[in-house]
Amino acid sequence: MAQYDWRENESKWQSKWKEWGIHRFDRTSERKVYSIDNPPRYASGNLHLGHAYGYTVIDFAARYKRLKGFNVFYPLCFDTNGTPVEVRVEKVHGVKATDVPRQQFIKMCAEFAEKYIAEMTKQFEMLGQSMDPSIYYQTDAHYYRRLTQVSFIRMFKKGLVYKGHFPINWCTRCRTALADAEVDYEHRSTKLNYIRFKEADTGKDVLIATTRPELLCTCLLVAVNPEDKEKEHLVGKELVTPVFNRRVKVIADAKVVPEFGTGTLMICSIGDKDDLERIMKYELPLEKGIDEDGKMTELAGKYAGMAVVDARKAIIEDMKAQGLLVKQEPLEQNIGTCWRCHTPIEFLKVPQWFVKSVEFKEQVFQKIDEIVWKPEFMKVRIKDWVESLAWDWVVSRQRYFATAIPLWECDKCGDVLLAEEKECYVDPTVKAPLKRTCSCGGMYVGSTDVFDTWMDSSISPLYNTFWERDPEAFGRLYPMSMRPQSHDIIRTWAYYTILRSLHLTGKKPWDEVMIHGFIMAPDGRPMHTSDGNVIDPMPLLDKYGGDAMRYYAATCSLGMDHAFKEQELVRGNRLATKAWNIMRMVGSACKEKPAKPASMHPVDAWILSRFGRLVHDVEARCEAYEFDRAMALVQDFLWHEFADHYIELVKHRAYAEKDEGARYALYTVGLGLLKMMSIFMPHVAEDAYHVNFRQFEQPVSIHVSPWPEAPAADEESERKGEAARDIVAAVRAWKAAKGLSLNAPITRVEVVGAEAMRLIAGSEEDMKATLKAGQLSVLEKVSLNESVSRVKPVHAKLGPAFKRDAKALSEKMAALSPEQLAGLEKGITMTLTDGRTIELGPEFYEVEKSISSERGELESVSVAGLAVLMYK
RNA sequence: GGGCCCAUGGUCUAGCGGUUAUGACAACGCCCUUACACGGCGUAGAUCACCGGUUCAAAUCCGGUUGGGCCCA
Repeated sequence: MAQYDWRENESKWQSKWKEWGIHRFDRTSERKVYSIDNPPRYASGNLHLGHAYGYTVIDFAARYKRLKGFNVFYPLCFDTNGTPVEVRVEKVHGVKATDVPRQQFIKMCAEFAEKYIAEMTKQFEMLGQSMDPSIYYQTDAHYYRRLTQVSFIRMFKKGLVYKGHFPINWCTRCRTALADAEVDYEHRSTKLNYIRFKEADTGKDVLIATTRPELLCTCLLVAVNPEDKEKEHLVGKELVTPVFNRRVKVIADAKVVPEFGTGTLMICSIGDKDDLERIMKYELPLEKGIDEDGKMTELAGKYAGMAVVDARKAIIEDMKAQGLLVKQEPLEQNIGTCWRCHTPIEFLKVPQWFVKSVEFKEQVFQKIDEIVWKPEFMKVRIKDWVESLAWDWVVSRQRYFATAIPLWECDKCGDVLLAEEKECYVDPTVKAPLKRTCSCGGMYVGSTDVFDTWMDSSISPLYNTFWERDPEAFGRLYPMSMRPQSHDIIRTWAYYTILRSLHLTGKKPWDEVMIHGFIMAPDGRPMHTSDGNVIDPMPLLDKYGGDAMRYYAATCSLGMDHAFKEQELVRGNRLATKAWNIMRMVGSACKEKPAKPASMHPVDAWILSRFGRLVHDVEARCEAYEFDRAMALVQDFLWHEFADHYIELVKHRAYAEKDEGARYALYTVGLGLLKMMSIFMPHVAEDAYHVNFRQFEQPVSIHVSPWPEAPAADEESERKGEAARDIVAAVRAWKAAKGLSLNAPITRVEVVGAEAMRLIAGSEEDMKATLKAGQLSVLEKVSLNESVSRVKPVHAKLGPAFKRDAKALSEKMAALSPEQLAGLEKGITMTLTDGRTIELGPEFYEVEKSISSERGELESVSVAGLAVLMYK
């Protein structure tokens, strides 16, 4: 018995596709282009479930558009720049970035990334990805980094770049900036020190509790909770700090916890992120009390030059001696530390490069409005984010494996010497500047800063459309059709790309954005390595295959987060097998391509008409990127309407010489369904295509075939087909309930009803053969006992007509006596509790009838307004 | 603390103003209909998170509460 074997087939078709190059973008073609600004996959390691899902949804769009005849641009691409690779390299090689020469470390990072790219490309293939390697890029290549630098130079010359000061996470031991992701949080025991401040006007003591008395030298404010009755008199007053005698204001701030310490908080520049928030809010100066080596600055007076910890000890001793320290309490706290050396993180202000963004909010809003967001509510998110922007984009980092900032600075006056565009890509730490000396006599020194990796990734649509390389292609391809991404990076990737495009081209980067959610652990919680609930997709791919994994992705609605469900992979496997078998039946019936016959049986016309509607519905869902709905429609139609009902009805004549109608419908609907399925399950679709259809079809692969044509709707045939379908299904269910096998013969079936003749005409043979009925009679009336068994109110009619009384009427209807039910055909008079009588026409209810007999061998069911009588 | 999203049988999910509230997986029962037992038919299982409002009518609209998610502070 033939069975679909995904294990054998998936790898076979993957290599065929590669060999045929069927996913290639054609740069010279006249066909309309659909371009995808694919997220370059980060090259730090293995695929996780979120990637498998995200890229699969993007692939649905690519495959759908290919079937629709577009010249699809869907690049294979990788992002390599940035801290995660550096971190992995340090771990793998057991070194620190600062231990090895700069260029050597960069080389180690590049080699590391390269090693993973081959592996990750293989993983994409296993998922049935149709990314195009002929338009490949990776973000650390000189051809890519060159554009990042050119774009920076352009912005710089437009006055969109400036140098300013910004606080960053800093490890004083490693002497490096740290990304938030590199900050670990650890429990530490420390002391909470109660220190005497004085009111400036009265000289009265005010106690303040702090764990960091060394920061008194940069104390800027004191805060109390606005609800704190005991301390509200302080708000607005000035205090004098101990030791340094600075005058600082007292403010009210809801974030101060009255019960903690003394309920009075000192705000320094800069102890932590909360301090930073208030410094921005009250526009206070950013004083630097600690330097890059973790030593106190001259602001600390006699403590200048001391390490932070030593300064803390010294100032505590001094305050003790002077009676300024009232008491100390032990305190457990969570502090940020360097992930490598566990030195507590300092928040330092360091000169940084900025790209102007705050002043462009309005123009960014305009671009956001020009773009179609799917789902639409994501537009609200990005707008809220842009609205909330408080400062410009810091684009410099004190790192290694990233795009170098293409400039040199004078070591005396700080004058900036920008690289020439023709020099790029240039690493100014290696290459000498075109001009050695500044007019002030100082020397130009290459910048050791590198770009934030978003500087690279936010020009992806410019890279993809040949910006600054091919003006003709750029004019034709930009803006791109669609940007797919996940919702966590709306504030970064989506926003920065829109900003950069505005700065560099004045246009929107894409027509549409498709935003997908996250895959959660099966319990609905996020997957975290530290929680031990991360699911590796590779064993799942190995167990169920790529199509099953893709099927899972097709069950997830766009924009939402989804708890992972292995059961959907089980279902995916079953669907693949089911589809393959259905197509095998079609293939075995169609030994040549059937022509459209002049006339068809009603059920043939029915399935074609229904298929036509399906094509339109699936199209509408795919256009809206609602691939979950599209997949559900295809699956439902294929499995039930087509297989369970239509194929069962025509099996008996599908192989017959003379019957062309069934074969035409089987072939047309079968191939059409397979094409729609190929978006979601490309391997099994390709295999079934080659086994059953390829010999009659031109396209070398189902993935380069045209989208199915939708047959015109035919309502009369649909009614007839549905009647046949429902009657057959009812009799088969009846047989099953009787414990009879489904091909057990039945002597006679009678279909009774006013419309029976019309609805059944032409389907008699299909029904008789499918039911294994000896005789099939169609009657208008039957002489047996017929009675109304049930009456169902039509709420949609009753409500608007009778408003307040509608509920009472439908309740009365449920309580009608058998005698009253008997007269229902023509309408009924109802009496309400308040004595009013209401005439109800037959349009206000639906009647279900049953037929009973004194003879045991007859049973009946009611289907679609018809009664079906069965004689064993 | 702020913005956005979510809350439906054991689990996951469809529906988003009048439905006997979809379907899947799991469970149970019956049936090997020569495309498929990775199948078919059926049974059981849901006061649609909670509180209030709008409406003749609310799972569906509005407000609030609780719990969860993403991002930000």
